[in-house]
Amino acid sequence: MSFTHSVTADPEVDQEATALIDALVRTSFVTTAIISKIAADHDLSLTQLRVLAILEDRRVKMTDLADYLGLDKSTISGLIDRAQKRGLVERAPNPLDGRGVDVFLTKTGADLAQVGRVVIASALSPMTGVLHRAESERLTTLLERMLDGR
Amino acid sequence: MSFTHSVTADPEVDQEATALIDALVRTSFVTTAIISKIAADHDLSLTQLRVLAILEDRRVKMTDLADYLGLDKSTISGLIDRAQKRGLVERAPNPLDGRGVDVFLTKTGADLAQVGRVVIASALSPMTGVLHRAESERLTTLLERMLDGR
DNA sequence: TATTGTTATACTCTATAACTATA
DNA sequence: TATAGTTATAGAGTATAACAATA
Repeated sequence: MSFTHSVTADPEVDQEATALIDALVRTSFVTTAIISKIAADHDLSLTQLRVLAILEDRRVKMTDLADYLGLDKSTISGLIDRAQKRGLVERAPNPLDGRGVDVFLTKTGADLAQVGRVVIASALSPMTGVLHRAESERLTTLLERMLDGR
Repeated sequence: MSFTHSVTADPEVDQEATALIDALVRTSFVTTAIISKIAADHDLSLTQLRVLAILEDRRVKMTDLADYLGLDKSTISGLIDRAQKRGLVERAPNPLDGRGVDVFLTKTGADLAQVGRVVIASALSPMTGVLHRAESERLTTLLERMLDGR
């Protein structure tokens, strides 16, 4: 199979596949840009904001965080160092594994996570608000089917 | 208006809005992760790959690149420095403005851009391929309406 | 005066490699 | 031996500020 030529015999199928991919990539860049902007407004990187979002409803080990974010554990150490220095998170020994270190939000971190979540929803609403209720539901369903089916 | 409370009186509308935002954010992170992985496989950052994609069908000024990517012009200087050192792009004086600098792909850069585009489509297909033809078309339409309507 | 681009600087993000401590 | 985490190191990405050249 070649990467530089069509994988199907039907040019119309290819055309629709390309259109979906373009829309998906555009959506991702626009959404990411909006979220990054909000993070920057609060002196956070996109990654730091994601850490807050992950920790908003759970206490996890450093390794779990690395898995969630797809980053190396050494990267997580630095990330958490900086967040901790800012008073957003705390470390504590994991009670079940003497090697493990748990991370969780401070009150300040939890507040910031909540603000972030609400502001993101608000910042995305000019985009999501374009759709009517039924369209919004259809879009949600399609995206969830695509994400969960892969 | 408060940011920490619902902006509507109808809790069902809020619930659907939240579901759409969650799906949108999840889609964006998954898509971005897939593209970043492909970039890394070719020793490129996500930003470098985006530069190649932008330049694939146009020659632009440094400032245009900054606008497209939403980055500072000084960031672009560094980005293009590194891409140029790798033989992916070239600089040339802009013929219409003595201050301007044009950027464009070399043959190597154009080849890499094309490979990137095809590999991305292939890497996203396990996700996009979950949907049937009609669903795929509906999703594309909804995303385009949302992006262009904002 | 305003715009275009570069450079110097500083900080964050990221991975690799080497290390310690625990399992 | 394998896993969890940290540290040192190096390079990329990013913005701010100061600058030179051109408009």
